[in-house]
Amino acid sequence: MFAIKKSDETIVELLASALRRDIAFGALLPDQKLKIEELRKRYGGSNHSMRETLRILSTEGLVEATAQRGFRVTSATEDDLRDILLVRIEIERVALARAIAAGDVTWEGRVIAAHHALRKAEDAVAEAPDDLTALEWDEACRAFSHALIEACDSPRLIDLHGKLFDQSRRFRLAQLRENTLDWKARRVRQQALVEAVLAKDTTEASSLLQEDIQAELKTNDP
Amino acid sequence: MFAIKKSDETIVELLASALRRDIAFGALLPDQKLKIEELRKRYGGSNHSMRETLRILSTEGLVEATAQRGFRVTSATEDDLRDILLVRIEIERVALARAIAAGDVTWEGRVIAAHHALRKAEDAVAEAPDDLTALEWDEACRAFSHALIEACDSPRLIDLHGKLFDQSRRFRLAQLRENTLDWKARRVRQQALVEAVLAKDTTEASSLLQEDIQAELKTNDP
DNA sequence: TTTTTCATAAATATCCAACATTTTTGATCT
DNA sequence: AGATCAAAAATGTTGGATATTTATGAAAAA
Repeated sequence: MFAIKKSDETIVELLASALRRDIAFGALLPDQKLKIEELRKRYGGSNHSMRETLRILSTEGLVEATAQRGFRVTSATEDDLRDILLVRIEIERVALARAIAAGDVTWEGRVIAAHHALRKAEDAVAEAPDDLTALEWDEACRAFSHALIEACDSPRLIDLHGKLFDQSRRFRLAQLRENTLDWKARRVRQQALVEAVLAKDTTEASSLLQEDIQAELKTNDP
Repeated sequence: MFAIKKSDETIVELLASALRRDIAFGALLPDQKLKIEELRKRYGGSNHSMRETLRILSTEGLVEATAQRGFRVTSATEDDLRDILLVRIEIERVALARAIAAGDVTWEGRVIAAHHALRKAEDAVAEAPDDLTALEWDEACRAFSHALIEACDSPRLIDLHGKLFDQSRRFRLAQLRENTLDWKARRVRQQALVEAVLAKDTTEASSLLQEDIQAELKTNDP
């Protein structure tokens, strides 16, 4: 419409990014009806581009499509989070085990680098949790998590990991806003995880990984 | 256009079914370029409907989309099959373990029923492997596999299972055409699997399940 | 002959405007 | 209050048109 199309990104991809962001931050709420016309007014694009965008987001599990009844933001109950994390744990455990078995020294380097970046990002967000730093923090989490498993030699495991991670983003950012994260514990855990990975201690790494993922659930402690 | 729209299926869904079928049977070959215009001539629908259909199929992993370069049928090398089966094994094992733990007697009933239907379907296809029976056989496999895990109480595991199963369909049907299936072994294995499930013997069931999935790989024995 | 360059053709991505169909809404009647 | 049904809204679909990008193939250069 009026936005300058830089690089080779397609309109639909731009729309998808915008919607993803707004879903992650809760500007578009869970279960909210997504009417094509309204979205067009807000984000631009033609009706088809918008429909296609919504199809893509439904691929990613952020939006749900019902025949003849349009689209809505995927609901986000605690059960949903539990389910996502359950699958994440299984996928990431398998992938991590394979990565440890197959990964070479350059992979180890990428893990260390991602861990380093994550620590910086956690420091930054713990101090000033504005939206931008929050996004950068989440991106660092994603990069670290991705680095851990990227040597697993299974495109589908990697792809799944990414999708599941993105699905849990909303919850993670909410947790950040509510300030229920234990930064100290995270740091210790992640440090131990990296050490276990470098020591090729699969069982230890696996259980630390599970702990780290499970920690995303403890939003309300009694 | 001229096709009668029965029930509440949407055009895009009809197109998607047709394309799914043709991909499964190899009428649309792996890596084949999918040009919108050509597809429209063959299947009908407008350019937008066709694009949306292709987006949906790319959701399901049957088609791949590349920005500015359109769509093509997902490639189907032996590595792809291996990768799909690897993930299937992990997902189904977890789901089956959970189903055994959580399933009640009505679930057991559904497993037995699905197993019974599968046996019939295997008999039928072993005798007369035409396209229709082949599809019915595959559908019975899917129903059986689905029944085994449906009590796992995780919508995402169930959803993933379905997608992965559909992705491996092409390979399964090819295996059927090439007649490299060991019907006897399948029957014994499936029988044992059901018995293990009913006996709530998770480890035994798990390893039989793995075997059964792995068997989809043995296309060319040396 | 091989490679490069460039115009041309093909295909993708997008938009607008309209129409058919389905779902939702709201007013009316019992 | 509950059922009925017409009007309004939203979805799904289409045709045609137009940028923009990618692929193609022929002429020019090395």
